[in-house]
Amino acid sequence: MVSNIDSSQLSERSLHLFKSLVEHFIEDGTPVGSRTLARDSKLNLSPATIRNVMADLEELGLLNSPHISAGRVPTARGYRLFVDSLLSVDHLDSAEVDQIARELAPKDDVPALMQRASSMLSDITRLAGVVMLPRPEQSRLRQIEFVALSARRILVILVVNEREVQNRIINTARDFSPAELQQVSNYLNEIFAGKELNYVRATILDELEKMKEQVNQSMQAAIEMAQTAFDAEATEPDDDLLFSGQTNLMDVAELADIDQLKKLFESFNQKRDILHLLEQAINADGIQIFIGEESGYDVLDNYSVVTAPYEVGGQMLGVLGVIGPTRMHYERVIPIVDITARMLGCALNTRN
Amino acid sequence: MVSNIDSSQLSERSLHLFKSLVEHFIEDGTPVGSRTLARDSKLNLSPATIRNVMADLEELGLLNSPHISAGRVPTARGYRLFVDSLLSVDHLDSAEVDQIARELAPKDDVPALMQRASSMLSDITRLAGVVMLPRPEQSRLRQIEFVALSARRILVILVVNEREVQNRIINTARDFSPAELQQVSNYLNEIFAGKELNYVRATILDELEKMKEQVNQSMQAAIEMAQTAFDAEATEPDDDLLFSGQTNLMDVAELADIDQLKKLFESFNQKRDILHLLEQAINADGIQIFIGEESGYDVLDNYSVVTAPYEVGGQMLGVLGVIGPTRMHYERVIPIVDITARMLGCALNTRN
DNA sequence: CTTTTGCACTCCCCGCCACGGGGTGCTAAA
DNA sequence: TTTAGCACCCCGTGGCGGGGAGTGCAAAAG
Repeated sequence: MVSNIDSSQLSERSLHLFKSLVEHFIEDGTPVGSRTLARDSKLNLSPATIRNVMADLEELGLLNSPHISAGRVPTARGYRLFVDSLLSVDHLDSAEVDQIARELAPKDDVPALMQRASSMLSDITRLAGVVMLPRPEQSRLRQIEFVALSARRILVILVVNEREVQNRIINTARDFSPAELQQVSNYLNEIFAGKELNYVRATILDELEKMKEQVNQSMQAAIEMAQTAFDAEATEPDDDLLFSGQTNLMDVAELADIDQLKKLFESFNQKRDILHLLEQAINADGIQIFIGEESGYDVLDNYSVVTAPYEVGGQMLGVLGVIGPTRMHYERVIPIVDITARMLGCALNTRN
Repeated sequence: MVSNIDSSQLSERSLHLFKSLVEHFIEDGTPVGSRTLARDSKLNLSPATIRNVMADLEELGLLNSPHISAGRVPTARGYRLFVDSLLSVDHLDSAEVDQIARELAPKDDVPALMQRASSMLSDITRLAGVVMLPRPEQSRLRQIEFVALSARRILVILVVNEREVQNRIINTARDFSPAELQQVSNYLNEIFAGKELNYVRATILDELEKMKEQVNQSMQAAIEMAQTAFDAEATEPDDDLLFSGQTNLMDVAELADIDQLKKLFESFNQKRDILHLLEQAINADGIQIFIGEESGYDVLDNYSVVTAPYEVGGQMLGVLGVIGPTRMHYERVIPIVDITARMLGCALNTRN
């Protein structure tokens, strides 16, 4: 990739003009020409001068013109420079902050909280919101319980991370009495409570081998059962992304080409690409922005993604963000995503 | 509403022409004129004759022309006549039936099965699929269990209808020991197991009053706790509709007006309207079709909904269906929806 | 050397018009 | 009752022309 432009490589004046051009374009969505720029930017320059500057900026790959004689439009690289060096971030008024805080009050279970975070992001930005659920690697098993549905069908309940509950139903090879189940769950809780799920999964195989002879029948059954339960879990790590507000993208005028939008929506459904993208952002400290083609996924060619990881106790749990047209109001979106991530972290932290 | 047209009110010939017109339009999506109809329908008639017939049909409200001199297009009423009296339903080849059967194999829990049903409907029809989850009124409580998360936070597990599990976390006013919880759940199971959820909900209030003095402290606590649990449930009857394949609707050409599509997608998100519509269909015996404006919801103006209730043991559980443009291939969609509903019923029936 | 002015040029967009195609309704003839 | 003929309609397309917004370049001005 060609190296990005550093703001120090450009004159004060060029930067100023570039900045107003981008701002103007974000507002209007129409290519902006030298005349309008001459009018709008407070510098008293003639259109001709501005034309020269714009020619330079185009040379550098920050702008281009859709047609030889239309105005200029920022390139992805241009936006990059803009958000990295030129952007002055809004600060949210306290009403908005309050709203976010209210929405993220830790009143119910984790998935619902996440869902609210996502729809709040989309409501407030009028773009699409996305939240990546806490990675299973960071999950600790808190408790495991078994409930007999019938003799050979057993409901396994995993309580993870204090607030999260997972169920699966397994069929066992032989009958278990309720007392036996109780015993098994006691045993498993004793060994595994507080451990990471991954560790648990990994350990179970070993345990199974090691203990095969030395423990009694029923403990062995416990291990086998746990194994089945966790196997079932591994095959179903599916809904770890929550989207909302996709329809907001439908009235972003310049993306009226329904085909591209369709591809985007489909990739929301697949989740794969977006998930990969968000994974790249989990270790960034704070806001990370993917602009247009930068992301490497061509469904996102005319879109930008603004992300921030959320954490509790210094531990990165996941990522959330907003997806919208490259031409979005970064100065507003960035602080919103930022503060949402922080507050989500807080909400996850307060466990009563 | 004006009474619908009965096929006996029209001559054989008119019906034949009308039928080919509708078929032609479903194929092409362009208004069809007398010439093409003269060519395509095997009757050896001149365009002029056909024009007369078409004028009659227009009079009856079965056709109309988008502009004074374009071809004719079926109205909602026209489609109604078409599907009610004229349509010859395809029968699916066995490969397709097999595919449906395979997808609906009862391998995991109810929500996942429903999800598969929905996406299968959309995949196979290339339209949007929707499945309404079993109505809570028809749900029977099978088992209720409590798991202590901490002294005052309790996980309530409701097992409903053999395969379905619901969790909620409640905060209690005082501490409960595990033994106490066990006792409580035993008590509740004894009273309520096998009863309808609605009945349970309704009874709990009464019980609470009646028993207030005569039973001991802990039983009273049981009732209180159950009440909290069911209250929490009542407030969250939210995701009882599963959509899929919405994006399929994005390449139905004539619905390219993104605005209408946006409204439709939004009503998928609200769920309210679609839910009401499906509720109307739950007591139909078999396929029910809502065509265009018939539905009464104007987001659905250019769409049709083909639904079928699914049942197990004569008991209607819910509804599933397909949403697409009025101009859809009913002859294919109808049998697909039909058989899917039947097989879903079977799948729900086989409980091991 | 930088900025501005002036000028020729380019391209898009819009309105206009003409026209061909696929329709229609009506009337008169078969 | 069906058909042929005719006048008419209206949409979509394509060509044309002018206006607008913008460009680049060269030469003049600061």
